Amino acid sequence: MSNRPVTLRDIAKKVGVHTSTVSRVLNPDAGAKVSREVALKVTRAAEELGYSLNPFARSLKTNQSFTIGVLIPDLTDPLFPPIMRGIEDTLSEAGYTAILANSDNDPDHERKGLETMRARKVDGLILATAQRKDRLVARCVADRIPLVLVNREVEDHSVPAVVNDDIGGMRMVTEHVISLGHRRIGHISGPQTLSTGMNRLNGYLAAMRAHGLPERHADMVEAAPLTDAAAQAAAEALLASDPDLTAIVTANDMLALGAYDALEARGLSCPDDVSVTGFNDIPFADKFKPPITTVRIQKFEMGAEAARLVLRMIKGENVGGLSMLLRPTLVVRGSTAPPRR
DNA sequence: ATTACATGACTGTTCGGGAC
DNA sequence: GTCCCGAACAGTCATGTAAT
Repeated sequence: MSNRPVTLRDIAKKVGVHTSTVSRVLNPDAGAKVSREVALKVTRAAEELGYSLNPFARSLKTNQSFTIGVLIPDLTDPLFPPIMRGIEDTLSEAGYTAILANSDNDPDHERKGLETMRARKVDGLILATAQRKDRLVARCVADRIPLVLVNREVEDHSVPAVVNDDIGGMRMVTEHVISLGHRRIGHISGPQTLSTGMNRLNGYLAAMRAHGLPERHADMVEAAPLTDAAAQAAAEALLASDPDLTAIVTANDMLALGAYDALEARGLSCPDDVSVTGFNDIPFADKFKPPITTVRIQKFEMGAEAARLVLRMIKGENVGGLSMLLRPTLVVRGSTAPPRR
C-alpha cells in the first residue's frame, strides 16, 4: 500500500488512454476534444482513485501558480478582514488563491514577506502596506510583477491602486462636526508617510478653511506609528495643548478609541464635553461606548476591485497607473453632539 | 584519494503537432 | 473528431568524468 499521490498517469493506466487525454478531460477550459464516452470513464476513474491536481507540477509547465500574494501592515487591525474577504471572494471565483503575509508595520518583515511570496512564484501582488515613497513597491514595478495597491497609494501614482476618497471623507465628517456648531476642532492624524494620513489631514484642513476656521498648529497631532499607545499619547498631547477643544476628528477608528481613553483619563465625557469622530467604520465600531460617528469606507469592494485589477494585469491588460477612488459615506452615531457652550 | 565540474534522471502536467 | 506522442518546464540529486 503506497502513499504516493494519484497522478494523471494512474488514471490513464486504469482507463487505457494517454495522460494528455486525461489532462484534457479534467481541464475542459483548455478546449477538450475528447469523446463523451472517454470523458465519462476518466472522470469516474479520477473520482474512484481520489485524484487531486498537483499544482506544483502544473506551475512547472505553465509558469503560473494561480496564487496572489497579499501583504497587510497589521493583522490585528479590524480594517483588514473585510478587505481580505473582498480579495479572497474575487480571487477564488477566478480560480486563484491568496497567500497572506503580515508585516507588522516593520520594513524588514515586509521585505521578507515579499521575498517569500515572490520565491513561491505568485502571479501577482496586492499590497496594503505602501508608503507614499516606497522602495519595495518601486522594485516590484521595475521587476514587472503585476501589482495593485489597496487602501494606500504611492505619491507618484505609478502603480494601480484602489483607494478610498480620503480627502472627501474627512472633509465630510469634519463638516458634520462644524455643522453641529463646533469651532475649536482638533485632528489626530495618521503618519504623514502614508497617503491615508496625509489625505485625511488635507481633508480636515480643507473643511476648516472652507468655513473660515483657524488652522492652529497645536490642534493637529500625528499618531505615528499607528498603535494604541501612539493614539493615546497623541490624544493626550492634543488635549494638553488646547484645553478649549470641543471636538476631535481622528484619522481612523482606533485613533478615536485612543481619544476616548485620553478623555476619560481627564474626567471628560464624550460627546458631552468633547465630540469625537473616527474613520473607516471598522467592524464593531457601532459597539464602541459611545458608538462612534465615523466615515464608512467600502472595505469589501476595495479588496474585490483590487483583486479584479490584479487579475486583469495578469491577463496582460495594460491598466497603466489606473487608480480607483471609492466613495465613502458618513455614519452619524452617538459620539458627536452640539458643543455645550 | 580527493576535488571540481558536467551530465542526466526525475517529478506531474500541459500543449503543439500529428496519426488515424 | 478523437486520441496519442513526447518535449518542455525548474530545481534537486545522483552518477560519471576528468583534473589534481
